[in-house]
Amino acid sequence: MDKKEISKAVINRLPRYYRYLGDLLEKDVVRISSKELSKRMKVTASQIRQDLNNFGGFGQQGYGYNVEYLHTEIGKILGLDKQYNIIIIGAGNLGQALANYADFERRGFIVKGIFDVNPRLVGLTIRGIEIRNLDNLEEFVKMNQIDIAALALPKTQAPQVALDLASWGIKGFWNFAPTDYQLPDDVIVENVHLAESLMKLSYRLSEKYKSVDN
Amino acid sequence: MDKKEISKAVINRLPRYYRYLGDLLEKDVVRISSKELSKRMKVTASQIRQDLNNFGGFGQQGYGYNVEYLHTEIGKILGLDKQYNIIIIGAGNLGQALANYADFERRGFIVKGIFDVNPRLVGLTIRGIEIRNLDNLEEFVKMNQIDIAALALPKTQAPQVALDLASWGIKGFWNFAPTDYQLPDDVIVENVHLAESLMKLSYRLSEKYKSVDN
DNA sequence: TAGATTGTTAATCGATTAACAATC
DNA sequence: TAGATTGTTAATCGATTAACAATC
Repeated sequence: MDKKEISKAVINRLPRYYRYLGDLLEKDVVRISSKELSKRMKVTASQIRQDLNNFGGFGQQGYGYNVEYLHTEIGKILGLDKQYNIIIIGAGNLGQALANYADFERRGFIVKGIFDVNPRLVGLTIRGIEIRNLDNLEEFVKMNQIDIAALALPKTQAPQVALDLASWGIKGFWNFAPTDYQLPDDVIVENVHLAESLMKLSYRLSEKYKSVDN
Repeated sequence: MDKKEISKAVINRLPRYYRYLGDLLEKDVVRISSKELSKRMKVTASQIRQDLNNFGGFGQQGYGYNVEYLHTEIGKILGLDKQYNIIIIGAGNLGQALANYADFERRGFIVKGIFDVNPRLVGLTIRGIEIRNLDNLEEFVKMNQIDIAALALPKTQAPQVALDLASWGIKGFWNFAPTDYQLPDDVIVENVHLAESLMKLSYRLSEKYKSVDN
């Protein structure tokens, strides 16, 4: 009954295809071949075709791919045709930045609540959404159908809050805290480790200066 | 003269090793075996040993690895023993969040300047750093030794600013704008694509609901 | 039809895991 | 010394690229 599992490498590339197709769509490009797309994206045409054929035949021999159709289909694959209710835990700078990122809303990710322990922040509103006390989190989660919790709080607090949220039924975590979690297998955690990203940059920069040539 | 190139997969894992070793260090753990570390990190012990041996023999047979030593060495590999001067382009929510992220400073990433086009923001200070007008960017970059530009500005403006910065000699880019760049080969770009990260999460969530089992 | 380009199989390349001799 | 664990080679696995028949 199971389709063959899609590899993580493929999934990682899908959002980038989606972005490029969106850009093409804005430029009113109607069709594109894997060859032309490969040139723009700097990947091989072969990889594009292989990737897409994990999900079905979206193209047409001799023609290529219809940009709008392919964009829509990849959107569906990515689950962007659905809506997701999000809560943001931690109303510090990063939490606020996430709350203010209106673009997410456009893609169907709706910020339902923002929580913090800091009494100075509680009661303030961001884009019309009130910052609530973390004490009210359990009640809020149980009263609302929340799909995703964005964790933008210190790593000291993050693991316990995540554990609580999981026990209250939240299945999706968008994690910004520099820590990993011990959560049930059916819970999905997507990590954004900013510090690790910056370290990768510093690695590559320092490598560069190490080498004599270049 | 060149050492064999380190694969990207290995580099991607180094910051995570570094984080785990830092955590162990805080807990005053003196030594750790690849087996024990593999259990905590949920990777194979074999992979840990292979990864580390790209850079040298940091362990000792029968003993394992000295946590502090390994932490320091991986830090050096990642270039964290050096200082980097950063400028942040875009003082919106995300730019401000980055500017306020004091933790970077602790790791040797020094925020030297913040720039924006918005006259309402220009003149304000974040952690003692004045937000400057983007018009002054060229002069500032030429007067200061800047290693990294964090791009936290709209994708409409990002490519041109990046091109300018590269022409003024900036080699490292930490990119938060949802776009790719056409920059000289010796320029290094590390991307943080938040929207793409969120799409990966929605993919996995919607996959989950698709499957009957689970 | 002729040309273009996909979908897909086969070949290659690279990364991960297993195994074990070396050695602390 | 005996036990533990690394460093490293070999085996396996998976992902990418190349090639080409199918077909629009």
